[in-house]
Amino acid sequence: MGQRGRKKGSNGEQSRALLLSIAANEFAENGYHDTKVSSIVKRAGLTQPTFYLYFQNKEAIFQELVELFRENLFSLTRKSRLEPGIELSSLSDRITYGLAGIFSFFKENPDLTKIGFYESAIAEEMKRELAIQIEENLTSEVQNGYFSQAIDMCIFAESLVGIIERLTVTKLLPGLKQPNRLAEEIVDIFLNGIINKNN
Amino acid sequence: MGQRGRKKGSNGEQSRALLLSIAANEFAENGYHDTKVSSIVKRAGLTQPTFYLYFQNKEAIFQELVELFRENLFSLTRKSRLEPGIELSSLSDRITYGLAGIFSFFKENPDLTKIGFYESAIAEEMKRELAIQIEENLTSEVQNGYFSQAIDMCIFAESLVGIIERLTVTKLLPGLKQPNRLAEEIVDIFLNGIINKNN
Amino acid sequence: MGQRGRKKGSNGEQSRALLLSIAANEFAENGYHDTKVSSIVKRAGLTQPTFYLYFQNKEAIFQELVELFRENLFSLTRKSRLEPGIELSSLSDRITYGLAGIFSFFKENPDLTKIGFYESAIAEEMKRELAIQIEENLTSEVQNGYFSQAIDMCIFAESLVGIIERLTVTKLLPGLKQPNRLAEEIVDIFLNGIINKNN
Amino acid sequence: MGQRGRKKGSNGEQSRALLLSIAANEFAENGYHDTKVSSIVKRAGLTQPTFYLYFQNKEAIFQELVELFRENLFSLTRKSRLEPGIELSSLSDRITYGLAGIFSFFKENPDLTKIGFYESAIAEEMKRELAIQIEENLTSEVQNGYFSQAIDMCIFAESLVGIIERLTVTKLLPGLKQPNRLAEEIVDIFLNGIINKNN
DNA sequence: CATGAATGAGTTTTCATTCAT
DNA sequence: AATGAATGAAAACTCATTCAT
Repeated sequence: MGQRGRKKGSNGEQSRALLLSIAANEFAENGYHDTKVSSIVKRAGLTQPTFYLYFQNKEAIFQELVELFRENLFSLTRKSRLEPGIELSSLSDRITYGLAGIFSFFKENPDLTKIGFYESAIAEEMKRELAIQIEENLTSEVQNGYFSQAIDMCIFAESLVGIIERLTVTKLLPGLKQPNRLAEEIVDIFLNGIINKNN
Repeated sequence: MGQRGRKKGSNGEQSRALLLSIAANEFAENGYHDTKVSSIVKRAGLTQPTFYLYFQNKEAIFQELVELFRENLFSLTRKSRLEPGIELSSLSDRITYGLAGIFSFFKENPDLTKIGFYESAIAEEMKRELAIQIEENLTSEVQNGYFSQAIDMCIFAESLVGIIERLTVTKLLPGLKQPNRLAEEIVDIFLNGIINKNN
Repeated sequence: MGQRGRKKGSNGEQSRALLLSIAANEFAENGYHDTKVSSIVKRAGLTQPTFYLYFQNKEAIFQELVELFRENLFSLTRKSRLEPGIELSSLSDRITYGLAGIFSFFKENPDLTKIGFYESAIAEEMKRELAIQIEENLTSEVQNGYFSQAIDMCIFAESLVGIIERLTVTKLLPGLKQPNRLAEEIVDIFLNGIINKNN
Repeated sequence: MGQRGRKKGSNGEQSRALLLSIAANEFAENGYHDTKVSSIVKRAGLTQPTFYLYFQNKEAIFQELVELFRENLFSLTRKSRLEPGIELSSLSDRITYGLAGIFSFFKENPDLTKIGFYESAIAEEMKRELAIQIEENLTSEVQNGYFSQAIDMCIFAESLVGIIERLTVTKLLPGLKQPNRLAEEIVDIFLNGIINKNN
């Protein structure tokens, strides 16, 4: 019996994690206001006071989830910015790779993604941060002259974020497209435009 | 009897319209849940029972605003789809023109736009409808072979919606870009891609 | 029927006043914490939301009562300080009169008195203010040399407040002594001491 | 067996005493309702179940403190009542001595004093008991005719309690006056009155 | 002797909504 | 066309208290 270790349910961390994950799901499905603390704890098989044992209040658990999303997302984008001065062919690959990474993260954390990217008051801020990251990554990685003169990099970055956002909701999360494929298609459109140049 | 003859529709319609426009602003600024009926009527200089004289409930006035947005938006996109079989140069103009029309509408109706495009539970649905419209418009207007083979029109349309959405929030509504200019830049990026082909 | 006037219960001021007076009684009997908003409204034949129609919260109605007490009390003590430079015999009368005024007010407002003098967090402050008023009144009214050299007026004033406080609870509010009589006895003790000088 | 022999009463009694003294301080500072069991145990470096190991509940620990105050106080006042039939000069001294004793006890036990004399629902009762004690002491100690005829001993005793109470809060506990000095001043005022008889 | 984990029972507060006039 | 007054229903949150170990 000695080797059995801790009894299930007697572990506070477990309860906390359970609440956190259920809350993520509730917030993702119903939004902040329509998610009741009572529903979260009910699904967890716990009671309301227990909730307040682990989280200061409803706002706090929500913010914790938002923060989780932000940190994960930005650790991803930070990793993407490496080795400046890169060749044409591999740049396209690099962007694809970066996008695929983001999409994979979104796919694996759909609740967190919905919360941080679509539900929170700072979703806007989050997207703007992402756009800035993207802009910086591109600017630092890419040789001058690689992109068309006319391109306003800021507009471009924001557009890319818009595309990510939209395709995440419409294609990725419903399971219609895989992260890699989605990334490739975006890069294809974006780098080359949609006009058939052979025409 | 002459003295009884109120100007028809005068006061009632006025109050209703007032409530509607204040509500639009409140919903746009604070979202559905954080907008209180009490604040709406206070700003209107009216009382709560009066609110219920004109609207069945809070949900109803919100939906009315959403509907207003939807109708305006889709009357715009419907108008855009005309005269199939179009020349290269003017197609680009046509798309630009269509986008500029949408942006102009957004710019003139920022509250409605925020509600219909960013706040409502059916914002998603709204964007999907818009994407479908765009897809249809392009498909019907454009000669086969005009676009690259590889392009998934659905992906393209959704992407365009994402770009519209994002640039509306970050550039248009803050007044950083004018509708026409924004439309041009999008078309430029999208049709030609971002790579400098002269390189 | 026209002359009947307002129907009972349709008057908000009436409800507010009712709540205020019931609250005073509840606070006086049970103290702040053991007084529930629910009991107040129940006794008033109203519901909880109505309470919040008239008072911001439980704390606010309590403070309003405290303030009511304070204002009444200090308008009394301010009135007492008149016509400086006064003769021996009438000074004693003056003090008696002032005390009797305070006691009368306490007797007529027992709930308010209990709240402001015995229950509130600022009861201490209130008593200190009263002591200061008393000290000032005496100092300003009385010729030098009238009081014994040795008397520390501050100690004296605080003592008087202590006596007022205690006799209010033990004699006045239970109805064992009338305001006038109580005032006389205090003055008698205080001015002359308790030792029989004829002995 | 030698190794099992904990020092008797060592840890348990220590924890109990610690809780008791912290509780006294918390109750004194914040009052009964605003003192939380959780804060007491936190300050003690213990947990809530431990609290219930030593005290039946929150009410019980509070009552224990009240009782502690009561017993100490009344053992003091009982000691004061000795040797009836006493001379003029030494009576005054005796009263001064008794008061000084009380003040000393208060000064050395400020938390207990605040609880027993100012916080508890039975603070009233406590003061009344004290007044009775004082009345009895005086009545039994003093020759007939020593006090003025007019003096109602009950009023006098209550007044004295009021003075003690007030000066304890305003002068003694803040450290503005020492027990002995305070006692002397009270006796001086009380026995002789405040009027300058030489005037 | 002590605790990690949990809860029963309440309390304040809010808000959309309605009744009677 | 409008309102003064009121409420039903629910939500977040708190705290003393206990169980199992």
